[in-house]
Amino acid sequence: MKLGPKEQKFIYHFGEMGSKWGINRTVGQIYALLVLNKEPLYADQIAEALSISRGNVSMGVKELQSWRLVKVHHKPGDRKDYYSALSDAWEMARTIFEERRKREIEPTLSLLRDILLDSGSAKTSEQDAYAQGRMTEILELLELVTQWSVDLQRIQPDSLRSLMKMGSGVTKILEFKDRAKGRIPESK
Amino acid sequence: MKLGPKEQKFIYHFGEMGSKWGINRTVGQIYALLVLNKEPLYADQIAEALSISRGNVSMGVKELQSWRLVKVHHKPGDRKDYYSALSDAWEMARTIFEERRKREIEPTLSLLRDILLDSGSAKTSEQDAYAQGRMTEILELLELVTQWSVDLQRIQPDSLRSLMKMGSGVTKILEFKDRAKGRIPESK
DNA sequence: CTAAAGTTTCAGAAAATATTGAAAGCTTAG
DNA sequence: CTAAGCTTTCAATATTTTCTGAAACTTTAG
Repeated sequence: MKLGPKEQKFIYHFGEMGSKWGINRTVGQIYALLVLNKEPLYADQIAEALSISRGNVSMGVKELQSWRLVKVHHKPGDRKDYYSALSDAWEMARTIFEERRKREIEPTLSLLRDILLDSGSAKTSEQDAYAQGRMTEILELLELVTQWSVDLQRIQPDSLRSLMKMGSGVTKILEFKDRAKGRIPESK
Repeated sequence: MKLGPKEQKFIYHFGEMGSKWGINRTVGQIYALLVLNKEPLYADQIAEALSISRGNVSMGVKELQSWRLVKVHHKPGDRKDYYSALSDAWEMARTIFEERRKREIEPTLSLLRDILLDSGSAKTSEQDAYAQGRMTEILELLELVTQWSVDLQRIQPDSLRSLMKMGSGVTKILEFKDRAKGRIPESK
């Protein structure tokens, strides 16, 4: 694994970002390395390229697999595990987006549902009522966002790309909807 | 600051989530506390409610201010700083989204632009070419996402809510667009 | 079955991060 | 101007997270 200066920079950067992204430095570096390599790599190559221990690679790869960002391959007549990253940027983004939703939003959603279930009790003070109001508001927003992101996942990358390119132009669709009040608009 | 069991739970949870969200436990707790309190709180109240040191509160609040999630108030004839959180869930979400984009995407964007600027050099191997291809692909995606998120920020919360409620129905707008262009209609 | 070639686990060491609390710094009423 | 009443800073300490490397484990060729 000989790395050019650009690859080095990219890998180093992903390491740095790792912490901000909630994964750790090593995991970020391993991922970057795999993204840049067309050919799958096996554990020792990764360890060598990044100067980290064999055990650390094992941990990191496991973590990346739990994110569904890295897959294992086998070559006939070879017992090693070869690892590679998803190779399409859209698929990468989609996967990261989905996993983050699961890890960052879902737990809060469950908690809020739980807390607000027995909303009959304990609203003794004005304060309590306010607090529960805020929690309810947050719960509703998170539910909406979750549903939306599930919906977005269904859209084909190509359509998504066009949609994004439209930018805030999409609001025009809302105008149609409002104007039509139930009937389907015909003219563009 | 007497906290009910629900408030406790919520605050504790935000502390836990803090690490996953790239802020720390204390900062998460302070934020949760402020979100739930209608009235702004001053540093000592926060320290007491959460059993943390005065200095820690200062750090945490500063961090939250840098996220634009917390504001300071002053009461006439009172020298204390009173802190409060944004009180609208949509505004909260918008702010968090925007700040995260700045912290998590922008740096990578800059780096990739930098790296790929002198794309004339050093594509010696097949590997190098592949690596740079991947970087370019990622750069393009990030640019698109960034632009899109800037566009979304411009949309009014009300419109955004309607838009999200439509879910994958928005793709219909693409059909309009395509048809208008004289392309093959995509109707189901 | 055994040895070779690999992977995973995990306890301890190292590194990074968060927290405290005392001291230094501001700000303003008087 | 200065002292009271706050806030901020920061060095030391505590806590948490990450990393290593050796041992345990797994798989398969022969």
